[in-house]
Amino acid sequence: MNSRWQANKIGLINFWYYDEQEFSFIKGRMLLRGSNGSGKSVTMQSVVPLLLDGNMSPERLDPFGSRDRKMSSYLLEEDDEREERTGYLYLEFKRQESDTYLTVGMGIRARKGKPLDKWYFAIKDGSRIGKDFFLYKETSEKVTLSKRQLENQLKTGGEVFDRQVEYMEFINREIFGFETIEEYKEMIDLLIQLRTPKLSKDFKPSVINDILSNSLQPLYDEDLRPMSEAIENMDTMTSNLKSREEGRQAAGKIYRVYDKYNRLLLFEKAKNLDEGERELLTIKRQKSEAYTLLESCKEQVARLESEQMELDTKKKL
DNA sequence: GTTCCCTACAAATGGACCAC
DNA sequence: GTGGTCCATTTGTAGGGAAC
Repeated sequence: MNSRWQANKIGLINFWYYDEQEFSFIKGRMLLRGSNGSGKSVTMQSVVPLLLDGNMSPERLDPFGSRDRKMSSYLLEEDDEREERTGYLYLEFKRQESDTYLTVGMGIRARKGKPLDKWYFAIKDGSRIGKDFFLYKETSEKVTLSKRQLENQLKTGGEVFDRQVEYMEFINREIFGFETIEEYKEMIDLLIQLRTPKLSKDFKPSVINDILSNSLQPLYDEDLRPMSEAIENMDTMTSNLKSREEGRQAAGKIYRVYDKYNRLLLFEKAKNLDEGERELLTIKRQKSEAYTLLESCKEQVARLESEQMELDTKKKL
């Protein structure tokens, strides 16, 4: 059985202030340290959810949930001299107990005055970005791959998605395995809620209630029915168990009385048996003595008959 | 506090255009 | 003719503000 996937590293190419940067996870975890405003939240808290579902909505990109900053502004600033810029974000997963890798990510092309162009990809053959797969061509300078170049580069070793929903479904299917895409979205929403900076500032039960209400799946009657039926079954089982316990205790009392009675009967029968055996021994002994006496009498009778015959013979003479 | 409306943006779709 | 690119339009979503 395959072990679980863990985030192994995250990469940014030509994105925001980064030309090419990788951040490694250790056993699926990463610690970022830096002063306020140094970009920790933007780098990780915004990029990680983005890579999990590909949703580039401005409120999703801002750790504070505002819509002040669009995805395009992470590639081209307002006063940027460049006319266009193509960047890549990727997230590499690794199985816990083997060197099996899966990388997902997205390419983003921003052009001045034009809508954002984006595409999504997955590397399924185990190739690793930065080791045996590269998202740029290196001539005199590093030039990031266009969508077409990426498709040609991936060939059969991966997949390129045009639609965000296809990318999200792929990650859910390959990495998380939620039964429905809605459940996967709810998990992402919960992640977004929990990533909120300074969450602990107003850490009140009402705030927690709001967060959970907004992020967790609502329960409908159909969801609750099996649970209520299970509770009813538990009540019935408890009642049955109680009555059976009472029956067991009553049977125990009867058993103890009968056991005492049976022991008494057994004692008397054993006593009778013992006396009978003694009497039998006495009778056997008396019988033996009688046989001995009988044999003695028979010998005496035989001897007297012999003497009588001798006397009868002498008398005739 | 709730509801409604407006605005902004992303996603999706389809048509026009162009190169091969 | 086919495939790729660009662009316009529609739809959906979420935030913000006004009215109640």
